[in-house]
Amino acid sequence: MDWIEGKEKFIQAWGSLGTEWGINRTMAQVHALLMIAPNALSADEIMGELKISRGNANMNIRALMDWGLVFKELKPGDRKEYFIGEKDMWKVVRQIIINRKKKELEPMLRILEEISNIKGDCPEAVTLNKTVHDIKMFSTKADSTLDMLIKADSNWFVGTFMKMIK
Amino acid sequence: MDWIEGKEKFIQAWGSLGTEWGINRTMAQVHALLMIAPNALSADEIMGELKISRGNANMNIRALMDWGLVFKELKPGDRKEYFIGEKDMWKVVRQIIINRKKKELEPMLRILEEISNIKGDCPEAVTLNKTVHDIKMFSTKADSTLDMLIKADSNWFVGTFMKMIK
DNA sequence: TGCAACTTTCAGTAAGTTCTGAAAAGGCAT
DNA sequence: ATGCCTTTTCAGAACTTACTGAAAGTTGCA
Repeated sequence: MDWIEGKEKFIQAWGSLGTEWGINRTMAQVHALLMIAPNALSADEIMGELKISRGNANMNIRALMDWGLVFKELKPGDRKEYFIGEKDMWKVVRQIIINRKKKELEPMLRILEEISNIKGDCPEAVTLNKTVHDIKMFSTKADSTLDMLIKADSNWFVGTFMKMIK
Repeated sequence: MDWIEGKEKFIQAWGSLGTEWGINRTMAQVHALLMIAPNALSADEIMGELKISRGNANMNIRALMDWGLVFKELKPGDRKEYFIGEKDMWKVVRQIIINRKKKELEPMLRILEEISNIKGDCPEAVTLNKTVHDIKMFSTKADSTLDMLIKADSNWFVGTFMKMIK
């Protein structure tokens, strides 16, 4: 497989994967393109490469910068902005964990807190209380596990943590 | 807060959370309803409680049974089918992990395998190869970590694993 | 200040997803 | 095998989300 074919497959794949996980297709494709680009690309190059409109490109590049996965790069003597993707895969993974945690886990914890302690001792109230309590326990655990992962560094993850797991 | 208000908030909340994570709103709501229902419910009761159509109820109940989160319960002398939600939260979590892994991680591993070993040594090919290799490493690790979690039992998770993490 | 190069915004449109409701199929008792 | 009750299917409608392209905004330079 030559690299042009590989590049296209990779962008395509990362795009549909993005859809599988609530991230939009274009955002994932722009990210894929920038991860495998050796140099920073301009908005126009991204538009051309992925055949998307200026507005779409702009919005998704901005979203990726919010996620901390893409950075602006200015070239002296050039008014265009260039964009470079984070290449260190551990940093990419961390940013993705951080953002998904924020989107998926934290809202849940907030709501569960609110629903704690339903009054009443009919079976309905008992089941509801137990369910809320159990979910709260698991999500708190998950939350701190992910926090730990976020704080850990790559070597620790690949080495110690994985070895422990065997 | 009384249990009726709690129930509504819970179903509502689990529904929007579902949306946050690529699971559809109704499926999440049906799941919420069945998790907190002390008894099995019929399709008609689910339709009434959530104000959804028969078709919609049927499709989502079926999807939940595929996910292993809801089970059919037949009552003697009654032709209706009743549905009961998995109440053991560790089992719920496991099933969710299993299904999300299947949907999110496994397709990625399959595609990465295909894109391994791009020929060429121009910077483009090198960056692409490195990226694919790094992603593969992380997703393989993630995959086996989740496998381990799936095999582990609840007590182990809550006890040993969490203690280690401190 | 005016102009050219570029970026951002956003209303309208397109694409994708989920839901409805009625019709078809299934299955049980007589 | 007929009628009744229940579940399943599916075409089209409703809703949700993402994209386009043109206009407005910003910036830096002469």
